[in-house]
Amino acid sequence: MPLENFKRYIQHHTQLSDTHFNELTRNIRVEVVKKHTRLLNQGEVCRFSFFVSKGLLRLYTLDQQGKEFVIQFAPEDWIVGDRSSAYFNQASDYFIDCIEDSEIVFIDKQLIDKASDIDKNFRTYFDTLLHNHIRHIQKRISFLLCATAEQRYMEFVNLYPDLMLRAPQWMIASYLGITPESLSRVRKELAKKHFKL
Amino acid sequence: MPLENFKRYIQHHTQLSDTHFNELTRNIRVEVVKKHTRLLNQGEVCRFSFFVSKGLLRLYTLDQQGKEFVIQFAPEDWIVGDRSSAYFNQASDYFIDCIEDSEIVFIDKQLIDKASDIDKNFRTYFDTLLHNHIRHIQKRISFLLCATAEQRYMEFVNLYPDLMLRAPQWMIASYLGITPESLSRVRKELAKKHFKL
DNA sequence: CGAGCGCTTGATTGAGTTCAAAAATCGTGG
DNA sequence: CCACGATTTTTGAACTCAATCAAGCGCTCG
Repeated sequence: MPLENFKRYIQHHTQLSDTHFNELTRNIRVEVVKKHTRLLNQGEVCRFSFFVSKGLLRLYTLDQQGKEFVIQFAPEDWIVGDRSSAYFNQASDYFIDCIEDSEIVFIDKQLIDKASDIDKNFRTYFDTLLHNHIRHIQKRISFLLCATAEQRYMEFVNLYPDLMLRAPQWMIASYLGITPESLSRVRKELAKKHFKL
Repeated sequence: MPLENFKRYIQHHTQLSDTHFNELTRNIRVEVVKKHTRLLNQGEVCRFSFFVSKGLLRLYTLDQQGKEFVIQFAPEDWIVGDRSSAYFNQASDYFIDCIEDSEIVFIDKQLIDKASDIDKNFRTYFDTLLHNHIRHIQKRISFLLCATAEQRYMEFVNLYPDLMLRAPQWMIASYLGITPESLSRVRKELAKKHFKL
């Protein structure tokens, strides 16, 4: 059943009953998407938040030279989207792609409003998500400002323990703001250190 | 009159009448603070958003070595605070200091609630502020990931046109994630270029 | 008026980049 | 299921941007 994970997730964070959940998601859009599928294009308005019930997404942007910069990864149970674009109804700066074959639940404003009417914890929870997101990206700014490549990598492993195995290294390098070559070397150095201990 | 700027600002963004504004701010906390005053300490819960009606604030953090990293500046008509700390009632990672003698209006949750009851545009406006903030810090991440010292400096000048003259250079360097020496050199290079044109 | 802070400048160092090429891994069609 | 081409990762060498260290200048404010 496609909504199993989404239901578990929602009921874990709100008090939505089975009945209400079923009613709410009767016409919800769920898609099984192949690797490399694009869910959001730069220049489009981002009308959805994407709940990842299976798989792995990335949110990234391009600079003037066409180089990719990964802003965020979203594995299972993460919700990703461009809230500013949605809120202001403006073109997004970002792309969202599938890194693995994934199963995605599309959450739009309407759904959140409907859900919030049923259970006001729902609105609260989405607010919490928003504030978590802010905390997270602020932390990221501090890290980009003050941490070395090695420190950033260790923080990354801490945040996304299994992603090192699921995402290609060049994407992770991009997230960390270093080249794939540098990441490769950082990993080599760390392996050396750990071997010695 | 101490609330003049705050009133102008609020009425520019909401439909609050004079009467309502006066009622709302009858007991509001406004402080005239000297340069170097600290408005928020790392480890404290941030209970206020600070509206700068005059002066200049900075929000910054320290790394393990005690080095400062400026996350944000707030000149006149900006509102600054640590929303995550306020929202989650958690210790803040940040300090907020006055860079100049300033006049600060203290905005707490209660005030926003009261104001939102009077005029629901108020809540909307604070939501807009929040989303603007998110957009801004996401943009900042992109920039830290992909721009050189020179590009970052030019972006900074664009965002805060007059701050180059008001804030010490070493703080701006900290905001840009470079050393004061590097900033000095970047500026020299840029001056050279402009002179040649 | 002097001590200290902030800015500049120079010399040196170093972390990370770039370029190049080899090695490993992945994925797709036969 | 294998093989071949493409992509990804690793490694090496040279290079670059910005950091660090150090010295000197100028301003301000106590």
